[in-house]
Amino acid sequence: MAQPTMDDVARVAGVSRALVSLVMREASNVSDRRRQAVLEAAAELGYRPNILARNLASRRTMTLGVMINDLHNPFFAEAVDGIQARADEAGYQLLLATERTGRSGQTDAIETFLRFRVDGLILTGPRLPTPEIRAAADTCPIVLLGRTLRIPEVDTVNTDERIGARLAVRHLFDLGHREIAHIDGGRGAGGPPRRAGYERAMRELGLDDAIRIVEGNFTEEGGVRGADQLLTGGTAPTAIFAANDLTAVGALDRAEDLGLDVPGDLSIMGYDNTAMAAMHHMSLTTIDQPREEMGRIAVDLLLERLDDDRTAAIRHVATPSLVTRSSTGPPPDPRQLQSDP
Amino acid sequence: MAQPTMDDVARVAGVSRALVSLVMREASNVSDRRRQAVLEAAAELGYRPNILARNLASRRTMTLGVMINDLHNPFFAEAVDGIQARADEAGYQLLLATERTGRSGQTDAIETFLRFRVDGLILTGPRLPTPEIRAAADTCPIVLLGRTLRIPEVDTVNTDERIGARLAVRHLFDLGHREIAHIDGGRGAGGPPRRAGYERAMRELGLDDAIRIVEGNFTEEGGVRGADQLLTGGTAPTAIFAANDLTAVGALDRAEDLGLDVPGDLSIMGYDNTAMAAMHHMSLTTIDQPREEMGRIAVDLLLERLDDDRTAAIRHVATPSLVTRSSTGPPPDPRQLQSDP
DNA sequence: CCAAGGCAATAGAGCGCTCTAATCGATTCG
DNA sequence: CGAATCGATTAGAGCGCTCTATTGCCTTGG
Repeated sequence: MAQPTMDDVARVAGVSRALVSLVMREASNVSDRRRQAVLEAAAELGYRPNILARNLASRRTMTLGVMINDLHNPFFAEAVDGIQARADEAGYQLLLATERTGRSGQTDAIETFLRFRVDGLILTGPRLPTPEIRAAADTCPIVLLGRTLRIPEVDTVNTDERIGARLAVRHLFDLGHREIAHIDGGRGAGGPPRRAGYERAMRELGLDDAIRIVEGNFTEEGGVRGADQLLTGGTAPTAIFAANDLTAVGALDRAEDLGLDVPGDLSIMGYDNTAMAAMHHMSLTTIDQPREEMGRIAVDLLLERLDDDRTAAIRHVATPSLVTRSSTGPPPDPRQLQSDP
Repeated sequence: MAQPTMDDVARVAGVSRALVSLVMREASNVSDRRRQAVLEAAAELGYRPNILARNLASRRTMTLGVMINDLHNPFFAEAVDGIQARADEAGYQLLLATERTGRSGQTDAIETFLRFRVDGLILTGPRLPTPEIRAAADTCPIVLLGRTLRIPEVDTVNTDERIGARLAVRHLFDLGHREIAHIDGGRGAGGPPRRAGYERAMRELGLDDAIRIVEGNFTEEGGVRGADQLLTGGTAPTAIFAANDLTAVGALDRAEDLGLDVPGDLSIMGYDNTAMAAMHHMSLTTIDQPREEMGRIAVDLLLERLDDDRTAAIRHVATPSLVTRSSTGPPPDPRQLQSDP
């Protein structure tokens, strides 16, 4: 199991270790003859460069750390797709970890990454406290994806959640809805701005009095509870704007259990345009975020700090868009609405 | 940005580098006085061990490579949860990658892992050719999860897919179904054994003549097509056993589009018990695999090879179980069935 | 014909850590 | 009281690579 080293290759090829190193790094000024000799020797021995040694010596790891908030949330999986693609192109490796990696509590994920001397860090929707992020930021460049943070040391990539929320409200308004309620995302990343966007959009439309928010938590169960609250007590809204797709699915469940037809009796909107929303069986109207693109941009921002040594923070804000499916439609006939008290 | 090294800490603490090393590795025979001095110096300087140097010197990385077949498939996410948990306990780090990591085509994921000198490798549901896996296996221990491979160098962790398939068929049989069709998984990992299990179970029940298989591919779309084939041409089955949950969802869609009530007119079963199946709105009867446990076991197998230097291959086969939800029920009244010619 | 220049190849000093063997006091014991 | 013992500490040789400076060698031009 003892693996061959560069010295072994050098010996077999009859050259110096330095020359082998040059060949491995694909340096330009090596004669074809020697290069061949080295490559053949390497192949013969089954030589495999030791990345650790290389990184130690070069003080560059060509590796980016990616912290995934939640492996189960398709939003992150798709953002990682973009990160992966761009990192590949740029010749960077990825180290993935979930927020709870590392020996339970002792060493958190960020610390682990820094010990590995990653060249840069992408944190997707991290729940981490600001001081911790700031502390890490003076060791290596950091990009936040899906969370805002106004400190100069880190770049951020987001969509404008308020615009997204407004798109949702407008869509429902245009269909004729006036009683539009919101099941929010609590304090989770994206929750507050989506809620704020909802409120603002309602006011813009003169629907101040119809503003109605119940608490959610970005889970299906939260959607079930929120919908229950909205639909069983007093006057029910004609449309529900949920903070994310999962919440919308929960609301959908509850609505159907209550015998309501969606979108006949009630329109429901999600947010994120996850694969789930696209499933024919769900067919959720929702707000799309260009996740892959956001992932790519996050890598680009890192590379700019790394290669072009930019130091000013950049806040990239992508534009969300409406995806219309079949969970929304015109509100029911007003007569039916009133006949319920 | 120049990070402090062990020598810096040693200087500040007034001890040798070797002693700092001992403290960092939590060695036992260091006096409390010195230990304190070292820890204080380290804290003061903001010292952070360089894992690369450590790994290089110790020839152990305490890192396991995990190749994830598909980041979007919840099955793998949950298996990784188990792997993560167990690795944490054992003090191992995880390096995750998807099968298509690495500079496009040049260096595949496995090679990358080996260059990083991971101590062990877990491949979840890999589509990789056998020779490649075998080649990697003589460099470091390998465990396959969710795929069988009968070569002595690698351990495997699976569920007995045939038993799982039989559970599904029996469940439907017990409900009264006789016309039970199968939408298979093609050549994807798990596809063939599930199909074989279906066939065998049908025979055991004397339903040889009712065996009916259409092709699928583990996707929703495959489910839609498969269901279409089964439900629109000639005599329709009363129950469909789909190769996985996604396929089942597709079948569900198609069935509902055709105006069939599930489970009133048609029962549908999935496989995997993904979070999707559990969603209230879907509520799919399905076969559960203990994914987290499988993940933990995979790590254990690796550790046995690493620490107890076991060399004989182990094939762990977990037991699948039936999860009954509301997509299955008794077949419709026979009279209705016949009235369709 | 010789100095200057250019290119290919190499020597050798690290990178920051681990780990074996050696050292050094302080005890213990015959 | 000197030898043996033992725990705490240290010296120093790597781990496998990169990278700067340097060495040769060959071409070129004056």
